[in-house]
Amino acid sequence: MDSMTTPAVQASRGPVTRKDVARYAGVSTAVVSYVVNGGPKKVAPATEAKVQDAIRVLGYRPNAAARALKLGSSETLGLVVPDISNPFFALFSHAVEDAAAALGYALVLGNSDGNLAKERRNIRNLAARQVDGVLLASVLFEPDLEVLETAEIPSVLLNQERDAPGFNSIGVDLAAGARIAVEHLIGHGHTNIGLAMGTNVSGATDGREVGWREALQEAGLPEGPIVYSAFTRPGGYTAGQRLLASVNRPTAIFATSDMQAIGLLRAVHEAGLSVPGQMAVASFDGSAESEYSWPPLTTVEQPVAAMAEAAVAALVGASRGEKPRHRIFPTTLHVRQSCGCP
Amino acid sequence: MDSMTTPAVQASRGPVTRKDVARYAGVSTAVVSYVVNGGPKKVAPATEAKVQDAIRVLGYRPNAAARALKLGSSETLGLVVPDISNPFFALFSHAVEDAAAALGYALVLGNSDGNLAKERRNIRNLAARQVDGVLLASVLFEPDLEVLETAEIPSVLLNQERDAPGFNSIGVDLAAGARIAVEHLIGHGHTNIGLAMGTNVSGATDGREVGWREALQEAGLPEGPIVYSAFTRPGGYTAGQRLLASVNRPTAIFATSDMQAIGLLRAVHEAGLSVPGQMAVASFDGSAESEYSWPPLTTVEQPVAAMAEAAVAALVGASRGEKPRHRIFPTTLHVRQSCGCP
DNA sequence: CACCCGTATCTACTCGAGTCAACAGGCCAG
DNA sequence: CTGGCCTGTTGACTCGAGTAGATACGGGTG
Repeated sequence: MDSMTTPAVQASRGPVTRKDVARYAGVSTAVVSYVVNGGPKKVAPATEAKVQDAIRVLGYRPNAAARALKLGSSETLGLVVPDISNPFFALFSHAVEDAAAALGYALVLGNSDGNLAKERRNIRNLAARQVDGVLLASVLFEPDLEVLETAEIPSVLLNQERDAPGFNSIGVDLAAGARIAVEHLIGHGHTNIGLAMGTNVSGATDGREVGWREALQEAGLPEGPIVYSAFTRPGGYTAGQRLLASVNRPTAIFATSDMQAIGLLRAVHEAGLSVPGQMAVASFDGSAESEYSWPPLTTVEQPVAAMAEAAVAALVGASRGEKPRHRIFPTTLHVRQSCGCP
Repeated sequence: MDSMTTPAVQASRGPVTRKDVARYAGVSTAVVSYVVNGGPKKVAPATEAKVQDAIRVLGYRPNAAARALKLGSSETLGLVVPDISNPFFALFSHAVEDAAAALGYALVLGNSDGNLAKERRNIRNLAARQVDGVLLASVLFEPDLEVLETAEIPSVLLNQERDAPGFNSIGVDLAAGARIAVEHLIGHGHTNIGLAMGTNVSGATDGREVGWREALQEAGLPEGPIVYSAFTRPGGYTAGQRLLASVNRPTAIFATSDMQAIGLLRAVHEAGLSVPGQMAVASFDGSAESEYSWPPLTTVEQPVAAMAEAAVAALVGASRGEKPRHRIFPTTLHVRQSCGCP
């Protein structure tokens, strides 16, 4: 009875190739190609029907490797991130996968684990696999472009503020984003605002630190205490402890990532202080986690989906000969309760 | 000066092929292959040196598509998850990527977004790309195996309790895990323990519900209220609101995922109740997020890394003809503060 | 000196799909 | 009735790498 509903599957041996379809449909292999790809030559409707039928009955699926070999494109993009289990990169990866899938591209993922050697290895690996482009969220503020250059693959640098000539890059305006967050905190009447700054392998100064400083200067306020630590929950936790212990304890803190803020909240809670009453907090990223912390975090949201789309578009464009460009996206302040708003 | 440190790159046109290397080294293309792959025939040391030199100078990188076509294997694994931005799957993906990379495999990622059609499309896509195996975390408790079967690819079903004959599967003992968590809650003296149960596309009963019920029965306690909602933060949030509003409000709740628990915590905080004082909470997964919620969550930890390794090993084994098997991993209770422990 | 054998290398075919030049057949104009 | 043209179809070559089978070479033995 089952055999009546499902077409007889040619279980025989090995995968079905174009040749099998051609034989079954009584046509040449070229026609099968024309039908599958809708060109470049036209096929008579009756013939097309026969071929479609054969494809369905035999369960034919074109071999992507052969296709990639002939066309010189694997319809695949590579994404290298420091750590996919970081919610921000997870969100970003999802957006990239969506954007890539919409254009028929698959996504190969690589984690560099904050390790430069691993980042390089990943890139080389992707290059050997003939990916059509790679999206790189480097562990460095300023990535070493040499590997990318020698690999001769279209690429997009993510989260880069600096313009790297000859490369596509996508980033957000970190300084402006930090500024609106700090200004919002100032608007709540805070005069001593600390900074929990994330650190990176390279020593370059991050735009968020600049934005924090600018906002304070413009308001004529003194700089609050700064603590440098990792862009992680534990990093934020220790940063929080140190900030709370500092001689002039701030009444508000700007954290440079949501994860840091989450860790920071824990430190504040453990110290028995109320948020935002005794300690206001604002952070950066706009991840889903920030909405469900307690209290919910006021955070600077990055337009992740738009950035992912732009990154994929740049890659696809590059394979068509478009020239690289540098795009900076604006951020928006997402006001919740950790800052003091009701 | 730069040209002194880096070898003269044959920038000419197009990528370098085996033929170019052969010509440059003055040997045949076969020898180049033998050198690159270390076999299947031996090459004289002097010749090998010449070839290695040519490879370095020309920057030769074997074309993975051609290799995949000839060998029928792309050294690539596919991973299909409902949503990579779910911290649990993000963590899992990272572990899978690590395990795959260690064996020289690349990982292609696909999100199904809780959508069965998209899940199928992803699988078909991976099949066409000649991946050597796919890891599937289905949106269904009981996945439809048909797509996998017709695709004829080694596969591993993730998070499956049920044994699907002819398929590899990897899961945790959901019932046992839930039971230890609920037993722990009972140990704190709770007699009315609610359940925030996650739902799935299929209607099958989840082991966690079974475990919760078993623990209560064994202790001679009545069943607390159950609320069904999505396995997400918003899902946990609404579940929390409904549980708090139920006629016999529980004094403790077991949530079937960390994300639900996070949402639930928010609902409890908003209601002005203290955790664990007025409402104790325990959950399932053991994600990093659970450690930094307020209060930190007592949660049932899944051995993610071990499961990922086993899954990848099963796939690689399958391509060597090993027969499929079903593995269930044990969970461990990670005690923190949300249950009432100090 | 002819013969055999082992080693090193090369030639040529293969994988599956894309596509172009060549070709068959039908139709209409002259 | 023939020539030309348009439509549909086909055979054959190509992409780059793996490798079996053929071949060249050198050294030792009878």
